[in-house]
Formats: sequence, C-alpha cells, structure tokens
Amino acid sequence: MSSGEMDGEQVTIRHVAARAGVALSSVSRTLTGHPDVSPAMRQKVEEAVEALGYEPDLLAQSLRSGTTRTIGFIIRDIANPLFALVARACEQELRRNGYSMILMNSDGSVETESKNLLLLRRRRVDGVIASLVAEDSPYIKKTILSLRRPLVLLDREMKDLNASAVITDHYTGVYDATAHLIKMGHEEVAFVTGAENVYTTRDRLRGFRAAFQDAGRPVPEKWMALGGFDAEYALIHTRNFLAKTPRPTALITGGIGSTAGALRALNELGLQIGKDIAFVAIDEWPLFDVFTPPISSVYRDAKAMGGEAAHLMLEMLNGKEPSESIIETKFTVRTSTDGGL
Amino acid sequence: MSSGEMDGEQVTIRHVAARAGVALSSVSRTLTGHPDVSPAMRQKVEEAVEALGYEPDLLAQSLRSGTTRTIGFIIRDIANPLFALVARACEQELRRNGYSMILMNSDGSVETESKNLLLLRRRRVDGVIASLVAEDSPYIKKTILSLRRPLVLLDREMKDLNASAVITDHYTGVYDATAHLIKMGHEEVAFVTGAENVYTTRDRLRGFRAAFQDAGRPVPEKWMALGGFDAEYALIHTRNFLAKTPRPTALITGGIGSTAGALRALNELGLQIGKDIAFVAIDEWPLFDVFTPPISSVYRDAKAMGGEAAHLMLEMLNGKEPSESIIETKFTVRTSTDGGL
DNA sequence: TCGTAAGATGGAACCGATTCCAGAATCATG
DNA sequence: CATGATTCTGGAATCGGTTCCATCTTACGA
Repeated sequence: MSSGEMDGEQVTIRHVAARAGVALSSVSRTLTGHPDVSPAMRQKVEEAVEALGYEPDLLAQSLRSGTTRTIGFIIRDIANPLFALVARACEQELRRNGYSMILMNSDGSVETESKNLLLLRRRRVDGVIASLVAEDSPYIKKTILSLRRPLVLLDREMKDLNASAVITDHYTGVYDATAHLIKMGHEEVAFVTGAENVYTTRDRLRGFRAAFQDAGRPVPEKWMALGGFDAEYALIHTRNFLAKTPRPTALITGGIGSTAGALRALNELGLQIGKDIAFVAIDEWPLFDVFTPPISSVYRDAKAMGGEAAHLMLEMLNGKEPSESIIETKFTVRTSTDGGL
Repeated sequence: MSSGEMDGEQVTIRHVAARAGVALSSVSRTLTGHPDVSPAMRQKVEEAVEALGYEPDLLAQSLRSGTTRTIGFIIRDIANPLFALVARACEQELRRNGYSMILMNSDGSVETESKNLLLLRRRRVDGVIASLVAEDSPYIKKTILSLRRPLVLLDREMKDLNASAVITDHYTGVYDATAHLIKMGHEEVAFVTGAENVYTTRDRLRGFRAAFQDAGRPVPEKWMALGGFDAEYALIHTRNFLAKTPRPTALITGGIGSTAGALRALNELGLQIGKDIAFVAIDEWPLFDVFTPPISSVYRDAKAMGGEAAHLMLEMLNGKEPSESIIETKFTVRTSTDGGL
C-alpha cells in the first residue's frame, strides 16, 4: 500500500520503527540522509517505509525545524489578469523548488492586508511576496517590520525594510507612449490611473511629464485622475473628462482596472478608439491583440515578474542579501492611437 | 509591544506562563475559553499576553489538534479569468470563516495534479477544492480516495468519491445558443472545445446535439473539435475548419482558452465575427461587453461558483454529508451572432 | 595487546501548543 | 466540625517528527 494511512490511522515514524525493529531516531536519520547509517539499517527502514506507505508529516517537521516551506502571496485581486499571470509564474517556480504558496487577496484594503500579514506570521510562512495597497501606511510598515521574514515587494518602493523588490521600469514605456501621442499632435492627453502612494503611479507619471517637458509642451495637469486602480473610479472620471468641452483628444489608462473602466465609459459615450479618440493602455489585457481596433499598449512581462519574485525569495531564503530586479516595459503602437484630432 | 517576538525569539506560551506566574496549562485554558478559569487567573494571563504580545503558533496548534484550517485549491491555470474569479470568491469566503487557501496550478497535467494532491495530504490540509484535469484517470481516482479529506469538485462528475460538487448547468445555455443559431438559418455550426473526459464538455455537447435534434436537423458532427481547452488547440482547429470549402457559417467555442484561440484564428484569417461568421462564446472574458462587435455568450456566475465551493467545503467540515450545488447558465444574444450566411 | 578513534545505534529532550488527570482550595451541608 | 461536592490549578502526556548525547562495536595503529 502507499496511502500513508492504515485503518484510518496515520502511519507515523513510530510504526515504521516498530516494524523495522529499530529505534525511531534511526528511522529519522535514515530518511533525512544522515551519514551515520549502515546499509543494513537503510534496508530495514526502507522496507518498512515501503510496506507501510509511510510519508513524513510536514506539520511535525515544520514545528521541529522551524521552516514550513510555505510562502505567503498577497495581492489586491487575483482576478486582475496581470496579477493572475504573476501568481501563476510565481507559484510554478516556488513549487519547482519545494515551496507551496498561500494566496490571499487584500481586496484593496489596508486593513485586510494587515490582517493577512499577521495571519501569515502566525502560520509561520518562510517568506512573503506582496503587492501592497499603499506605501505610505505607517501601520503596514510596522506590521511588515514585525514579520521578521524575507519579503519581496512587487512594484513598491519602501526603504528601511530590508526587502527585495521586483521593480518595473514604467518610465520608459509611458514616456515612449506619451511622446508618440505628442508627435501625433495631441496636447490634451488625459491620464487615468491609481494614486501616487504607490511607486507604479509615480514612475508612470514621471514618464508622462518628462515626455511633455522634453517636447517643450505644457503638462496637461487638469486631465489627470489619480485616485484608484479600480474600474469604477476610471469609469466615473473618464466619463467626466469626456463630457467637458473642449475634451481631451487622447487618453492613457494606467493599469488593468483603469483600462476596463475607461473602455466602458468610451463605449457608453459611443466614442470609438482609434477614430474619435486616441487611446493607450498601460498593461495588457489578454486578447488585446484581437480587439477591434487593436489597442496600443505599454507592455510588461508578467510571467517574468512572477518568476523573478520567486527567484528573489529563494535567494533570500538561502541567506543572500535583498536585491532588486528590474522589469522592462515596451510601448507597442497599434491602431487605437490613430485619430482623435 | 505586540510583535509576537522579543529579542528575535518567538514568544511562547511558556513565556506567558512564567510572566503571569502560573502553569502553562492554565494559560492555554484561559486562551481557549475553557470554563474552569477564575477571574483572577484570566486577568493575570491577559496582562501577560498583552505585555509580551503573545500570539499562539498555528503550527503547534495544528499538530496537536489535527486540523490546519487550510484548504487546498487545485486548478488547471489561475491565469484563466474564469478560474481567477472562482478562486477569488472562494478565498474570500474561506478567509471569512478562518481558513486559508493553498493555491496550486496543475498546468493541465494529470501527473502534476496528482503530485499536488499528495503534497496537500502531507501538509494535512483540512479539505481540497479541485477542478480536475480529467475524470477518467484511475490514478487520480486512487489518489483522491487516499486523501480521506472533504473534497469539493468544480464541474466534475465522479462517483464513489463521497465528494461535494459545484455543477454548472451547461446544457441550458448551450441549447439556447445553438437553437438561436439554427433559428437564424445556420446548419453548419462548428463546435470547438475540450475533451469529453470532463463533465463540462459532455453537458455542453448534450445541449448542442439536443438543439439540432429538436429542430429536426442533422447534428454537424464533422465540425466538432473536442481535443483540449487550451488556446493553441482551438487556434489550430478553427483555422483548419475555416480553410475548408464549404466552411461552417457559425462557430461556438467552449471555454475561455478555446475562445481566445478561435478569436486569434479568425483574426488571422481576416474574418469578422457578426458579419463573415456568427460566433458564440461559452464563458465570458472580461471586457466582452466592450468588444466590437459585442460577443454573444453563454454566461455563468464565476463568483457564485467560488462562493458555493467554499460553502460546500465548510458544510462538509462541519460534518454534513456531501451535496451538490447547481450553477445556472444564460445565453445572451449580442451582435456577434449576426451574419455568416 | 591495548588505547583510541570512528561508526552505528538507542534513548531522551525538544519544537509549542492542548487536554487529561489528580490534587488543592473553597464552599455548602448535615 | 467533619464530610462531600465543586471549582480551580499544576503536572504530565501527547501530537509526529529531528537532533543531541551517551553507549556499544569494531577497526586500526603503536
């Protein structure tokens, strides 16, 4: 048998020891690969293990060893396609290295996020990978400091935390996208995205502003809505901007949720992208390539982000110092950036 | 302090007992709400807990109590938007009830799935929620039987497993969609989706065939591609079907991945849905509502699926018998089903 | 041949909690 | 005041492993 149970009772190391007629410490040594084990002992133990279908209890091992081979993963929302890709790549890489992933959604709430962090600590996870809701919450900062475990941040800048980070170079992609719009003749470019209390927004904004400044044009500050990554926020503010006269001739949305909301608003108003208004999305939805018209976008490799996050975590677990990993972005012109003027 | 640690050392129940000047068993009783605790004792213990910032170790509690308050969640691919919605709703509901979720992707492989199941058993999860790759693998069946823990299946029919299940009524939605196409005059309707070794496909196929039979028309068996849920498979077979002469005048894709692949094939071939070919997607991608043209679809509530899965799991954990929960589907006509004739 | 080191093995402590059991303290009752 | 019942508390066993330490063999060199 190989079920790990007999008569509904779990097979423990004691059963194995009894069956093999040896001490339970010898069984443990044999299975953990201790050097002081004779061939005869090894054989007896392996036979008993095989016969009983024994497999060590990870819980008991964790308690003793102090390591759970479990990583906590906290994001705003797993249903966000970008995060889902990150989570998948990350889980695969962790699994390949013998770790499991506990997934928690923060639902965009600092309070939930904080509760989740504390729960992960009580569960004694070996490390935490997180895309935090905000960088400026002192409460979160305190909670994180009390974690005392390796931490990898996704697209967040926080000092004095001793954390690794996967950082996206949003600047380049957004700069290129904005420069393209300016070159096409747009001056009134709207920008709808999340708040400035996360690195993501700040870096994008930097690229946006720099493109205008380098072109010697005024930055259209009045067309900025930097309040939230959720679709609802983008829906309301896009609708609002486009109701004005004159209205923006181009629109950039930052993040998956913002893009969804903005597209709904445009749809509602009957405005066609690539014709009535030029449109750039930062971060791609799946199927962007088959949208009509195809949507110009600032792309980043979510799979690489997940893989890098896992990689940085594994390095820290091996005692290395925290470090950073940069993810590139690339602006791709499709036809949604035509028209609008 | 409230960090749960002092001097880098974890605060244990022993520290609390020492500080309060009582036995550690008394501390435990106080914290677990045992009735035999005097007010004086309660006060002393609570003071010490507060002062030391003690929080019980879930690992140790689990070992002793035999329950981890952890649920394993296995799906093919978390980056599938439908599964992501299911996972989110499920995690939220489990969390609300004090459970955490370990996420594992099976990557569509029976072998990975099986390894994951065994790993979850070793981790002593209290239950497993899974969308299995196949129903007909005897190996998986054996593995599942050896789990001996509550199991909730997503859209799968497996007997003798003592499992609960969230079952989608695909039949109704697909029947309505097919009937609509037939009414519009289509006879050569192609159907691209996954294999028949999962309930999902079988139930959809039943609806598809019944609609033709009820209309007194022959079922277009030659336009069926039932080989896989992945986009690659759908891309190849859609391309293949549409290269023939005469070609199908309408297309139904079953599942998120199939829809993505088919849309890419149509795009490649320069065929416009709603004009050159009538198109129905089973399961919705996000943003389907703002696609041009809007895509007719068979919808099901993924959030409800996740919530129900968690609900059924919680019921089983409370000792209830396994049961089933049915999720409805609804065909919505949009404009992608126009044209094609 | 003896002393010593190396190789194996068993016993016991330990990880951090819960819970059973026995005994002490308190109280009511005859 | 003695007795029995009740309430509370501490000690020890337990969950299932790992690892330290002591002991016993065996082998080897002087």
